[in-house]
Amino acid sequence: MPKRKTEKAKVVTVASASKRAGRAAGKATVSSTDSGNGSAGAIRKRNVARILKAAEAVFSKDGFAGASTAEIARKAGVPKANLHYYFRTKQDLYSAVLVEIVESWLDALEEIESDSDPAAALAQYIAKKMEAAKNSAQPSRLWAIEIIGGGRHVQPFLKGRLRKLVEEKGAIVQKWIDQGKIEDIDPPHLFFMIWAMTQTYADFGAQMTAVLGRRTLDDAVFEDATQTATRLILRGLGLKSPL
Amino acid sequence: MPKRKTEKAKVVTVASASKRAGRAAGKATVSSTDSGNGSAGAIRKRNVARILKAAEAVFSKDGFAGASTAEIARKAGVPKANLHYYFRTKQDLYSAVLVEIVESWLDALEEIESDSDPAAALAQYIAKKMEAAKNSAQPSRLWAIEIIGGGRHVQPFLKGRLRKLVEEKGAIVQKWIDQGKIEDIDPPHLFFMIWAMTQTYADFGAQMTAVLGRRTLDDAVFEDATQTATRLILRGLGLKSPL
DNA sequence: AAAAAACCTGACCTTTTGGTCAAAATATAT
DNA sequence: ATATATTTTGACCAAAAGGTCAGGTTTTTT
Repeated sequence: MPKRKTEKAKVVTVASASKRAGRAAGKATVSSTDSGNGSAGAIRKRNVARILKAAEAVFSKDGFAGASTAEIARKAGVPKANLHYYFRTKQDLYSAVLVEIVESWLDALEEIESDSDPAAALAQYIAKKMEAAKNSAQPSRLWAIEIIGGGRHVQPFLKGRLRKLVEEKGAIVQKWIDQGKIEDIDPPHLFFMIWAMTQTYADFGAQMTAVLGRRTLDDAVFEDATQTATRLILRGLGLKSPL
Repeated sequence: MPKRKTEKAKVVTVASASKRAGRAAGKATVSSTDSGNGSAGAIRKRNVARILKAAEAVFSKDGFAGASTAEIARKAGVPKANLHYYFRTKQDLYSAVLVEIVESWLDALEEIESDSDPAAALAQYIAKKMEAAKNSAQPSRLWAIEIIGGGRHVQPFLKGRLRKLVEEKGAIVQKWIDQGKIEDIDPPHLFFMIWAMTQTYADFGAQMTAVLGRRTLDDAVFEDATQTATRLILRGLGLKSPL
């Protein structure tokens, strides 16, 4: 690994990376339609997708340091050199994976929008997040590893879009409080708690299966989890649990 | 690294490792008092402690794969070869660190014992766990990384002592439910939620500081967190929050 | 059909890393 | 004091890892 003089890795953030892949820089946008399939850039799109998918899996296992480009390449079914053709460095690949996760991240929070009924909105949000924990356990774990490690690669996102979103949604919660619709609570902490209660079922699944004596966390467990979380939050806010 | 043929690491569990350090096996227990200081074995004890402390810090940063024995040795202030004198392999050292964490782990759960008042007991437990998240953030993060990675090294602990403990304490919670003292809830999930709500302040601290626009999570934040968690749980169970 | 662009890949290089070793230094027991 | 056990450490090794590169193949464009 030639370009690694000091310990300090140059920390490529999600903002700065993610373009400029391939020997030639980011392949000017496809002319005309660009429907995702078709002719130009099709090979690239397909291979990039395969590599990203493999990378997500491998990074999820042991984080950035634990993953090897060789293993990712093997899993993606391409020679290592080909992987490095699309993603110059391991860092670039890692950032690209995080970008994908981050994007899908925001949809969920966006959901709680509006001045709809607090109980319904919160229940909906919890259900969505729990669903994500079940169906996107791997990205969730990768995200967790990144944050536990300090979240260096996603710092701009955290301090930017996410923070702003939390402020927005927090304002809505505060309005509910002011209107006497829910009990008093610190809005950001409410979000932290909901995130924790849902993501724990992805991140700490291994601990739960062991404790519960199950081989996997099946749908029934997730239903119990959703119900438990919903009850605690809604009742905790002085609302009636819809059940 | 000579002894690494296949990818499959031999997974030394906490049960199997942790003794047999040093060139000569586990140094027969010190005769007489063994007060921790004194003459015989003093050097060993001191150095082992230093190395373990350094190892905990380094492993916490990037998990097993991300840590290097060289860095741990540097941080501990001993030559790398000396580290390998006390801990034959990186795995041994990792397991030893986990053992230490695991031991301190159980105390907290042990706390919720008894047929005392549910509200008081739970509030106490949450406070204790949150305190641990604040004061033992590093071990908490290391534990999280281990579990996210599948918890291979602590499998016996999870399926053994922890599972049994959860069963015991779960029975107490169930009794509370049966006696009509608290609302109906799935006991294991209640524990999962409490663990999640408290540990998230250690594991996801980086995300919170960014979102909150703070530089660190200070005492005030932890007070808010404790209050929020306590309220949600107690009210969620139909209890009066003690505030 | 020819030129240009994009893609593919085996071989290779350098740094890092976990681990070993043998000889020296220090501590402990007799 | 002498012998024995423990501790210390610089030098060294082989495997693995990230990354490069030149030359070949395929695809796209003109």
